[in-house]
Amino acid sequence: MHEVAEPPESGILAAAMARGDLFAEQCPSREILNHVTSRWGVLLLVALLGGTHRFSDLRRKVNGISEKMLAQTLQWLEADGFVERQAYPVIPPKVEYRLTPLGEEVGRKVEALADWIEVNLPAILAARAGRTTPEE
Amino acid sequence: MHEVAEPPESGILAAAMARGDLFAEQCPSREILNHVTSRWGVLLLVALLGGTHRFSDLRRKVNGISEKMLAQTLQWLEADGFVERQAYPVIPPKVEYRLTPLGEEVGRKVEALADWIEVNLPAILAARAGRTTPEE
DNA sequence: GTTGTCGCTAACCAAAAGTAAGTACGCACC
DNA sequence: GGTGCGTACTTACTTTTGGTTAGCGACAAC
Repeated sequence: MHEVAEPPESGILAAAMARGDLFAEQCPSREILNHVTSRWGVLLLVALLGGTHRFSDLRRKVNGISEKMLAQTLQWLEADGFVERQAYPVIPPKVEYRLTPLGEEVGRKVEALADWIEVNLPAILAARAGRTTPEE
Repeated sequence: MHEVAEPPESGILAAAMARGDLFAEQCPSREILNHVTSRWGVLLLVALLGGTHRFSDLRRKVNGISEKMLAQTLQWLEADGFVERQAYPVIPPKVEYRLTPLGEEVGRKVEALADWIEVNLPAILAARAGRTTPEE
């Protein structure tokens, strides 16, 4: 497997390697979480659960995303091993994105959360309406 | 209530009331999602699954959060009906935060995602290492 | 008095996201 | 043969947001 430097004085990093700890400030799991739960990351993962999509398909499906953020978020997810990119060297460019097995797993977790919010929106809006709303 | 027609462009708000649609740009569910999946929102929800906490308890538990972001994120979650705030008029101020039933539900969804990431961190880091930085 | 605790807030600043344009290439049209 | 379109981006620039730091008010301990 892979060797990782282990500080002798503590096992924090080693523990982080064995299993992430989101409450630890240094743990790389925080970065992964930020990618996955980023504004567009969630929506892209859910969209890609529906199967392979082209760049412009995703752009149309995920309403309101800019091309810049679409490209960037896809690159994050690709780097984390959640998304696979396949480019065809044709002349109107064609690139396909699909979830890896790992990506499908997070995708389902994220979808569960997204679904819950969609279903419970009325209850949430009701709770909101019932109090003073300090919004930002 | 009344049934909504299939074309998304005609009944966006009505559909959002019946059940949120995260792919719709205007849908308020997006805002909720952003609060819940915000950098600190996730960690606070998971932390509060462990029971009632005081402000400073949360500050200590969620490593790295600033007081401003702690207060702000708690206000978001409170406004969305996920967190309940109870202030005691004593003189070293004392404020307790706990999850509402609604908050406990999202909390569990979020926890499932967080757990998955913590458990699968090694696999993710391996996938990352495999494409970005080759090892020695 | 001076310091420390606690839950916040206002002022300020850096990072993220949005906007708009540019790039490369071929194709259809006029 | 120039104009414009469509694709998948990138780059430069602006705006929005997130985040850090400092401080407040009231009291308790030193």
